[in-house]
Amino acid sequence: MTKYWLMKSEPHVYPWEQLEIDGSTHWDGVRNYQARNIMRDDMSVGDLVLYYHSNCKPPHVAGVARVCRDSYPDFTALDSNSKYFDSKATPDNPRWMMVDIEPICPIDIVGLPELRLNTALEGMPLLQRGQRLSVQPVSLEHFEIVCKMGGLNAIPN
DNA sequence: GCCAACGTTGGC
DNA sequence: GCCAACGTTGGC
Repeated sequence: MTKYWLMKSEPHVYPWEQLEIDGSTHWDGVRNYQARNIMRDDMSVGDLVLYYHSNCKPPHVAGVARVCRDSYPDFTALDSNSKYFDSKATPDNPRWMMVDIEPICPIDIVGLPELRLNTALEGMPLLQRGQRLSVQPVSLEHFEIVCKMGGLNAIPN
């Protein structure tokens, strides 16, 4: 059963275009337990992801991606040279996990203001006040609406 | 750059 | 286990 998600990336750190160039990437650097738990417990290969650019004007959804590897330890937590190094992580207890994702297709940019104006998206976690979870669930219904706002005929596969 | 919202840390 | 202090996220 395919599940649906939204993942945030700052475009000046790792933009959608870079994901397309790379072909796939490991989603390292998540240091929030709730987001980690989602990746560890709930995400699986084949799940679809709205790729969201945060911290830019305007914030927007840029493409649809897919989980292509189930969760495994985020090795950057063990690397003292990494900015994501965590002294509490050990090989036996890696503490942080990540998945791999691959790009499926770009969409016409769907800006946050546009999303807010769409009453059919009411209740979408992204639009809730104060939410800042970098990995979050999206309902099938909302996922399809965003795809269509981005110019797709349907959810890609 | 501001700041509200939220998560984490650590003293007690 | 409480909670104040602090750090981060991320829209605006």
